[in-house]
Amino acid sequence: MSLPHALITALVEQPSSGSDLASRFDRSIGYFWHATHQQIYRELARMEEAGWVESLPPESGRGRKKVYQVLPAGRAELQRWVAEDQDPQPQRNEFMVRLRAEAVVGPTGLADDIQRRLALHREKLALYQSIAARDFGREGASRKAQLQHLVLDAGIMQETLWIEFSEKALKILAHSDDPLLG
Amino acid sequence: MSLPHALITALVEQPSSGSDLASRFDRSIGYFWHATHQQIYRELARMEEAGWVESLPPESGRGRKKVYQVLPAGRAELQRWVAEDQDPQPQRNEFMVRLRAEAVVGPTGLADDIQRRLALHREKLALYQSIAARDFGREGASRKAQLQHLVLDAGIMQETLWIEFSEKALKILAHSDDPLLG
DNA sequence: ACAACCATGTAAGTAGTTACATGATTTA
DNA sequence: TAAATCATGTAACTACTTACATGGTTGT
Repeated sequence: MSLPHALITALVEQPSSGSDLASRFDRSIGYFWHATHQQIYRELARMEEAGWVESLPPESGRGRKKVYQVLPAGRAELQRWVAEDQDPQPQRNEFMVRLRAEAVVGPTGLADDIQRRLALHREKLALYQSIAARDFGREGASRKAQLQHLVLDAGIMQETLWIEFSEKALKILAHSDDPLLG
Repeated sequence: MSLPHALITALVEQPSSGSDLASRFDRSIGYFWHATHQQIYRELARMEEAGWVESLPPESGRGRKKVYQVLPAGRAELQRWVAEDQDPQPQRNEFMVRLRAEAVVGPTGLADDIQRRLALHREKLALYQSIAARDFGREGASRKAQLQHLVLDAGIMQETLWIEFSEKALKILAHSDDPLLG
């Protein structure tokens, strides 16, 4: 289970409140592990209960924000989890289910939606590339920076894949749905 | 939500029992939408309740297998769902969370586990490629066959991506964890 | 002071996972 | 006929989603 460990990681990098985490999640880690604010608040409460994190008393935050920081037990748990072997998890991809369904009950007007999705993937790719250029442009980075760059790179590779895949799909649809062609 | 639609798709292709579906899911559609047998039985019961599928009376199956087939309402629902626009869903990838965690609490001995995962990805790629060669070798296939091939192709592209990514990760770890180098 | 927004949270429901149960069929 | 396996299921739990609530802060 990844959410608590993703949160501890974010908190080790920078003690934060729930809402801070929610907005940081929509960048960085959130590219590979999305979470809503409700999940985040609940998980923070659980982890505080478990003694993995503590919230600084609100008076030190001088407002209503509750800033959490990682306790030794939380860091130890993160280290334990990181050292565990994991198998690659089965991927879930709703669009593949839809493609297979379309193959048996189609044709519907799939191409338009693929075009729309293609534009979204191109946007996301451009975003990732601009982040890479901004944050990881230089040479001789630290081990930590290299690994963080690697994760971003996975995002770039994924988006590139879906762009390539969408184009392949459009080509097939253009040919097979055109009454003049095969 | 994809599971019921994945099941209807499989049942349109071939009326089946729950256990048949479970084993077919571990091939084909299951590459992109995994489900346990418990989920499948529950979902079949729900869909029968909803009038989307019906089970042939067990005497016609002459055993304990309950064979389900799709009713018009089920096919209509599948067509409705297929025609809907979907945004690309946020990807969840536990390994990326782990990499980012390792960046802040590492180094641990990540490389061994990546090697192990790499071997699994190579196996899966070989499997997909053999299926592609067996089922989709010929030219001039139907629209349906082309789309089914496309889905398999997505699997091949994904596995290829993770192989490439794993190799990239190993290269970084080999350099940054070697005390003689950077 | 009133409206808009921000940060935190509760509640209810759905999807997915893990562990176990039961009877029927095949195999040793 | 006993053991192993198969097909179908139940139960309990965890993760995630969606809708709503509350009180504090900021802007006008």
